[in-house]
Amino acid sequence: MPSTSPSGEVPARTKRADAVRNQQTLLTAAAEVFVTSGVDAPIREIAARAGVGMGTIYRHFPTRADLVVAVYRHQVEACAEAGPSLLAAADSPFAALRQWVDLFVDFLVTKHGLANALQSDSTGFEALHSYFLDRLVPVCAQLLDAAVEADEIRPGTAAYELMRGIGNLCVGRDSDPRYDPRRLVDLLLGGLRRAQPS
Amino acid sequence: MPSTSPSGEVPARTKRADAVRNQQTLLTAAAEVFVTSGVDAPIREIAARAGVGMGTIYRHFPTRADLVVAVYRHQVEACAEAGPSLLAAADSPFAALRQWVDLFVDFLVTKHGLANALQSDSTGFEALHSYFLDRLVPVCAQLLDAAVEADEIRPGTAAYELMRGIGNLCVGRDSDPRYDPRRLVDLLLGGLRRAQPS
DNA sequence: TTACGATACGGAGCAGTGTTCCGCTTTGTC
DNA sequence: GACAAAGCGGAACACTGCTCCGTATCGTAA
Repeated sequence: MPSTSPSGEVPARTKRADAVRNQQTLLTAAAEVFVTSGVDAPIREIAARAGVGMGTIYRHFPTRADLVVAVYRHQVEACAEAGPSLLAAADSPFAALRQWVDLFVDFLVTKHGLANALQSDSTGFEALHSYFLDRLVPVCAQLLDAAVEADEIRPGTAAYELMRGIGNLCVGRDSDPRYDPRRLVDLLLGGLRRAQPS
Repeated sequence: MPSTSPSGEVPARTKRADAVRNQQTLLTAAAEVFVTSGVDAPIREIAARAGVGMGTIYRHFPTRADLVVAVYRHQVEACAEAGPSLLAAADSPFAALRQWVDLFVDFLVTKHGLANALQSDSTGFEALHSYFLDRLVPVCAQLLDAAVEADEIRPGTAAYELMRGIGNLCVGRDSDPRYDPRRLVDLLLGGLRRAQPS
């Protein structure tokens, strides 16, 4: 029986373990599906990927917007945490930056989908956007600084500017095989590199 | 038999009268439905409103984008032509302006839907947008000038600025009953009026 | 005016998707 | 171990986009 708090307020029931697990599974599954099929991917596809029933999705995320927002937060967090660990694990700071940007581009699919999913709630969107900036700009800056420090790239590029540039490259990626944002992002990153000594 | 042109090029078959009629009917019906149900309205609804079968819509406008673009052009033209005639028919230039803006707001539904319908073709969108500006800014300017001339409104408001302001008021009108753009547009128009002599 | 082929029309039917609902399973607690 | 509550899965329903083809209509040439 759930313990009643002394103040008499409604007891916060502990969530069942399987529910928590499923929620996590769904978040990562949805993120993957968003990348391959866009944020408008059929619910069935996400459910299948996560290995759960559709009812489960609707219980955790009643509307598509709920799901997209949850994935968004999840991704921001994952991206933020990935920065330092990539830096520690990769061969070089620039390699870490490259890998991080790859994650970031995946994440942008969700971010851009968010605008559509939240059409009728622009204030909520603003809040999520500034959360995104506060959390990720410092991480990106750290990666850039490290690469500069290691003399792999030229100094003088701000994290915000780079992220915004990448973000802009990734708009309008709607099933047009002639436009592959990732190629251009790679070019952009190449442009950062310090000119090789001849 | 269709006459063959002297140059031997493929003869331009004269379109059947009912086909032409249906195309016109469809354009006006679609415009009306777009206003009430948005540009994502079911094809069935548009077909029903126009009193034609769905096959007819798909023959004239194979994709939704085709239909939206056609309605868009049709609306720009109608809006442009409505300016002078409203000015001639209305009680006063300001009344004409008000009626014209009402048409314009209807039209904006299509215009904003266009951005979604043409996601993968931003150059095509640019072209349609400048066509829109070239055609309508002068009409709006004429209405404004006339109202200034009649001493109904204060001078100093540019047509482009007014139109853009109205356009911005009309974004995000997605089934949120708390936000009615038309109310705000009316307020804006009220703001133009010359202060009544006390 | 009539007859005939080309053109256009209507809408039934198929396929895919969102959403609900309820019988069954798992979990936590006593 | 037993029981109630919480959670799960997926069949079933509703709605939509889109195709296809039998039928109706139009324009033309005799």
